[in-house]
Amino acid sequence: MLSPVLNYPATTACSSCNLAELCLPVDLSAREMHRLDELSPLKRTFSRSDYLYRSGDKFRSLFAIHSGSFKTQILHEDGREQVTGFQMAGEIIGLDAISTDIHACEAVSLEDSVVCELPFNKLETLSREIPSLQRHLHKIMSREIVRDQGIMLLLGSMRAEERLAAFLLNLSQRFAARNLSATRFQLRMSRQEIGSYLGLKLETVSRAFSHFQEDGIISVKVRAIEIKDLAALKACLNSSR
Amino acid sequence: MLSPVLNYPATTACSSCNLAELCLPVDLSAREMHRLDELSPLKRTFSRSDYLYRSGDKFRSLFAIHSGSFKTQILHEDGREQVTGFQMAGEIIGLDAISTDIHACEAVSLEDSVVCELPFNKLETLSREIPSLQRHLHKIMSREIVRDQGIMLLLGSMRAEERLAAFLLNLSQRFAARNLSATRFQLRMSRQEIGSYLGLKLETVSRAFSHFQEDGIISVKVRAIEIKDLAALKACLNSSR
DNA sequence: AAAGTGGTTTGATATAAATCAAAAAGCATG
DNA sequence: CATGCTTTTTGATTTATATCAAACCACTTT
Repeated sequence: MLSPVLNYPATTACSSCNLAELCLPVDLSAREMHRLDELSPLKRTFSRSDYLYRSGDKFRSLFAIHSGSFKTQILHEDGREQVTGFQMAGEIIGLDAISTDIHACEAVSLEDSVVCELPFNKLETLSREIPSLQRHLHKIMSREIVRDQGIMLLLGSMRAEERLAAFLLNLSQRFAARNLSATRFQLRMSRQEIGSYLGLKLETVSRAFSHFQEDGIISVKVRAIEIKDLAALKACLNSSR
Repeated sequence: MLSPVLNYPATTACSSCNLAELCLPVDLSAREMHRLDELSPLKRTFSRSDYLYRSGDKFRSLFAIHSGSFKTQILHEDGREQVTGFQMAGEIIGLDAISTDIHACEAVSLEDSVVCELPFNKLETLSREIPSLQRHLHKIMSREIVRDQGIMLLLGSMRAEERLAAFLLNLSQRFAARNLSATRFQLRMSRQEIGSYLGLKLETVSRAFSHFQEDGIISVKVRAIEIKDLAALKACLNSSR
């Protein structure tokens, strides 16, 4: 028998997807809420390692992650790939494609995931009519720019263990924001994927995990992480070279 | 006697700033062009090392660089700084601040520069009324995201000489797009600033320049660059480890 | 022209992370 | 539950880049 997720219809009208709260948390009047229905977002489901979109695909929609998680990565001619982010529920994905109408990177599901598809031309039309939606869209795009620049700081000026500390603290914060434990969580990505994201080789990532564990800062059982000393982890970040 | 630039009024109505062509190259009807006047952008002038804005400043406006160039950088608590970009004429700066209404990074002039100030609330209002302006604004923001992700690839997976080659090729393209020479130009930034941008120490940048020169790929006289073998420089990029 | 200053180049050495390699641990499959 | 396959860990060694240090150069000030 197929797994529940595989049985789940691949595409359904997104009635249960609370757009206003989850995907687009904007304060709206009842009338504006009603206008949002015009987006008529579709829900789509994905299994681990399914592609949400590929580099080169025509851009039509942004995607709001309803549940599960994804990685985005860009491919270099010579086969090198760089993971540019890990996205989880409530986050919007696909913003890079607006600039050229072609997806610049690819998005791959890290587990069973559900996504709301938001047709971008409808989103633009609506955001001309609903200023708070317009503002929200701008903020989402700007937040992505700030996030990327934070990663540039990480890649450009941090040593291996600082990078991993920053990565774990970022995950911790994002889990906490979803009312999940900030100190115990499962990684959904491999050492190799973490390494690509952090500009390190997978062995270096593994060693950094081991070192944090030796120091009693975290407990690692492969992908099960427990942060035992949040303060110490934060202190790693400020220990410049 | 003061230099012409210092004599120039610090702030004037931007009548000569052809917004439609330079800052916001959008196809507009005559009526829409007229609406754009509502932006009434102000021109401001800057000398080398003047701040356009600082980290923590309240966000009010985007800035279109009319002439000259800037660097943007983020500051880490412990004093480390990361140059996140070098911007030149025609480019828009300040997008990071939209997310929080506070500037996340700071922008510093690298030479005598002139900037058009574009009040963001007016820009939002107008872009609700002029779809092509709205689309243009979205593309500008998305382009910044793509650019940043390209730098993540550079920082995360390229060796020192590849990074410098990518940097020089990027500058070359941008000069060419401005009808300036793609092969002979003056760097406006120091080795230290290039190093910060590329995640390298200044000595490493200097050595990479020297090495390219030894190989006859470029000629370097401190900040005067001549690219002698564009193909060879491009080939560097594909020589992965 | 001399002196001072900040940026750049070059050399010698140290070091963090990559690479190579093998063992160990997880996880799915028959 | 034995088998194979993938991921992770750990160890030994290499290497690219950082660090430290000094000389050099361009530019400004006097």
